[in-house]
Amino acid sequence: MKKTILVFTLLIVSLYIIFRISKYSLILGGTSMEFVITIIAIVFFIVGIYINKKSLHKPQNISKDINHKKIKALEITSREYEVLQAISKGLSNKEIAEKLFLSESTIKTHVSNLLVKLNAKRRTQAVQIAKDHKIL
Amino acid sequence: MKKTILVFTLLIVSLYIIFRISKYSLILGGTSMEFVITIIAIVFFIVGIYINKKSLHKPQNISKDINHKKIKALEITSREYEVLQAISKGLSNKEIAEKLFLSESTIKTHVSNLLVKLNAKRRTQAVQIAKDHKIL
DNA sequence: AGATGTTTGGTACTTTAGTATGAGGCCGAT
DNA sequence: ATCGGCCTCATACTAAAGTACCAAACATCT
Repeated sequence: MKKTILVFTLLIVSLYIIFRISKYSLILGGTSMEFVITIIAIVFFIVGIYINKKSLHKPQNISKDINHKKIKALEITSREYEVLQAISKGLSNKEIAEKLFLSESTIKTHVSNLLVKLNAKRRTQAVQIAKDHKIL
Repeated sequence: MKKTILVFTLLIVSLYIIFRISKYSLILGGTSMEFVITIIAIVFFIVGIYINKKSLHKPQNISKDINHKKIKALEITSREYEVLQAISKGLSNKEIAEKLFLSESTIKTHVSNLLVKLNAKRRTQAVQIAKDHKIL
């Protein structure tokens, strides 16, 4: 947001500068009109591309923002979320247990709770639902 | 590619038109210089945004092209691929069987073959590996 | 201190998933 | 027509996954 304001401020300022330059060059006579126009065209062309790149990169980042709210809304605890991430990586309960230094029983408990909270019947479905909610 | 050429052609033509208009208005006297410059700025600003949007939309489509080659490289048959897609949607073997009008035994065979071809130990891992290969 | 919620773990059980093996039918290439 | 690859299905297993229920340890908030 702050960057957008900054960019537009620069745009206005540059417009003002161009006005001055163009008038100055006209008064001094002869400095080609085409040159000034071409410069303006190129500058704003580049600025247009730059602005657009920023706005189109956002969607990729937004997905990282949405999740936290949903996770809380679904009442998924931090430990459960860790397990969910491990599941999405294709790990078995035993592997998850080893990774988190827990017993397989604990993982099963977490998985069971996850399935209820995500309204899923299987871990594969849980992953799919989680991705739909953009929490993965 | 053809569109890009067309757009740039239009750009060059519009630049030429602007040259004419600016000179014409200056000869006729007084028509404000600032107005012409602002128009130029806006036009090229918009064109810049348009061009960039086209080029940034491509990456989303590329991912759809990669898969077919990989699927063949991994020797995954069409039926197996159907099963793989169903797995990624979180369906159980029984559900997949009903969806494809097959017996659960057949699905199990397909899944087993898939796991070997994808070098996975579990269906969840298969999904993950498949997405890494961008065949899902 | 007591209530609450998270994390951890266990037992016992049912249900899926996955493996191994065999086999019949189908289709395209040789 | 025979061969190979694919699809189909079955049986008999073993191994995971998942459910239900319980319970202790812990932190936090009141």
